[in-house]
Amino acid sequence: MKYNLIIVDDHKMFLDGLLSILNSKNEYNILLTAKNGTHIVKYLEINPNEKIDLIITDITMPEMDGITLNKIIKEKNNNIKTLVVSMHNDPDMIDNLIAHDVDGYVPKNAEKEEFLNAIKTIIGGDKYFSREIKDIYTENKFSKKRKEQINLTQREIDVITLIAQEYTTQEIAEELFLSKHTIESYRKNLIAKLNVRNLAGLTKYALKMKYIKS
Amino acid sequence: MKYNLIIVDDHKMFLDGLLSILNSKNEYNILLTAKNGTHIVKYLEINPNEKIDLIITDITMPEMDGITLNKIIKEKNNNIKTLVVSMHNDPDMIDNLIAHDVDGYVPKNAEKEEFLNAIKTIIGGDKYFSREIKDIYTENKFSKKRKEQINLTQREIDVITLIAQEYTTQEIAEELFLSKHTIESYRKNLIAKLNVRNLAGLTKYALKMKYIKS
DNA sequence: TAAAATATCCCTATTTTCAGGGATAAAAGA
DNA sequence: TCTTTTATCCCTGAAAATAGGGATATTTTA
Repeated sequence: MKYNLIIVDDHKMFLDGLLSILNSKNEYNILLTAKNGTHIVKYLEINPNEKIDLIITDITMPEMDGITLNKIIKEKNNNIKTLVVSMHNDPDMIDNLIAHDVDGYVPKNAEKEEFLNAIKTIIGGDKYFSREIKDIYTENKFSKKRKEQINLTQREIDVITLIAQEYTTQEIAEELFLSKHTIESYRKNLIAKLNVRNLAGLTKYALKMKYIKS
Repeated sequence: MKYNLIIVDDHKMFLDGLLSILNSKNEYNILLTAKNGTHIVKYLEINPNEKIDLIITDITMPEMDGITLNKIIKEKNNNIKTLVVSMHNDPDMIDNLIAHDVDGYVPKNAEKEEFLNAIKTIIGGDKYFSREIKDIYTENKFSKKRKEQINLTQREIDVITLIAQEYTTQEIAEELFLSKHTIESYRKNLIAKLNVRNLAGLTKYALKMKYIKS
């Protein structure tokens, strides 16, 4: 009795690499591979009763991202385990994944042994998160800097977004119909809140949080 | 007589995928694989006379990025061809790569046939850029918004990198052992050259060009 | 309902950035 | 060889950002 796996990833080479190591073991049966989540969703709808043990998915993919896909999978059939594989390891994103109840996360630059280990662990009913990911997560949770849980208000987001778009304080004030003093206060608070030194830091934060496009 | 290849990529699975398809052809001999550029640089220094036909490299890697690596390779031995493989496809970055005289570029989500085709083409003496990359490039070149070819000097890159790392002009001057007036000139020139308005614009550019991380 | 957070505004003083001029020597390219 | 680019430095003045210190009204939340 083999375990049934589905793999979703738009990187062909990665897919091939993964397939070759999974095929070298004979306990895994690859039901399906796909370039994006929409195919998988359709497959699940057409085959609602098929036994699927694990879906391995990337995060950044065309058409449907891995987080949305994961959500849909868990809604449709909570018995299906999910392993996320990605090159992103932003603490907030890891938070997000855990909140979405994924069963594991392995960075794409992991060794193949780790992939096999992760798959085995998850199918066995446990969760698997790479050492690296755990470290980032706990570091983030327990670091002093993080204690002031960063939550920007909508207004703060408005301001930092315009800052990152190269508006001056005066221009932002005009754009938002506020006093320039108000914007100065926001800038000041943002610098303190985000623990950065200047505009460059604010800009980087805005980019990281995707308030603005590249 | 086989062709000698070197592959630099920190994604193990990708590396494995690539190795397996290259090994299935018997005209390629993989001299070396590495997780980052520094190993390759050392290898080239130790073996200056070895015949190396092609180095395949990622862009974002720990320790040394692919663009810097490419530059060093071409300086050391201009006979070595380089194929860049990446998931990034920003027009300015493509420009940057072409300016650095890489011999080809293939996105990481390409089919394996395309990789083989690219390798063959480049070793044959031609350049190979994916359709997708060419489209982005020409679209960019011929679009109304098209900017003049931007080429930063190493010093300019030094300065913009530190700016994006939240250093003030004074601090950059100290870091680079230059007058603060010099740094002011650089900042001014950078703003004019890159057609941005302020530090935020410079920071975004530095990020886009991957002079700094995240 | 009381406390906390949010949104708004104001002030002073200092530092930094930005825009606009320059200059000179060395290196690279035509 | 001549021209252009690069790297370095200088100056002024205005604008903007940064670092402090505040205040007040409203909204949320505990």
